[in-house]
Amino acid sequence: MATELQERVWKKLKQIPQGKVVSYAELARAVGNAQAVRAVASAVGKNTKLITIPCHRVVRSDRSVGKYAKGEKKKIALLKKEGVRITDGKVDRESFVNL
DNA sequence: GCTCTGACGATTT
DNA sequence: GAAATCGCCAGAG
Repeated sequence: MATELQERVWKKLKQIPQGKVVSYAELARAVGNAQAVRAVASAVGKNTKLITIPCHRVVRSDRSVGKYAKGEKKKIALLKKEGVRITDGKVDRESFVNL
């Protein structure tokens, strides 16, 4: 089972459309814990259901892709494959979605 | 119940 | 502009 944070975070992750990404800060705000960005990030990291939950669509607020269980490079490749425009490791602003 | 840690953020050096 | 520092909340030991 999962903690309350994880359930909330994962639920938001599922709302992210393909080809779009969201920053941890935005995600934290979406779950109602704008200041708990660390806790939210941890919750995302606890995610093991990489198939059920598109945790790779979460990036950092400075537009860097951030980390990934399979590796950052894999994350970038996956995002680009979904239609997210990434330039030099930075996600394009147009690829960000507002929750 | 206290302490440490973390897929981060903003600020300062 | 990049690297280091402090601060934030939640979960685990």
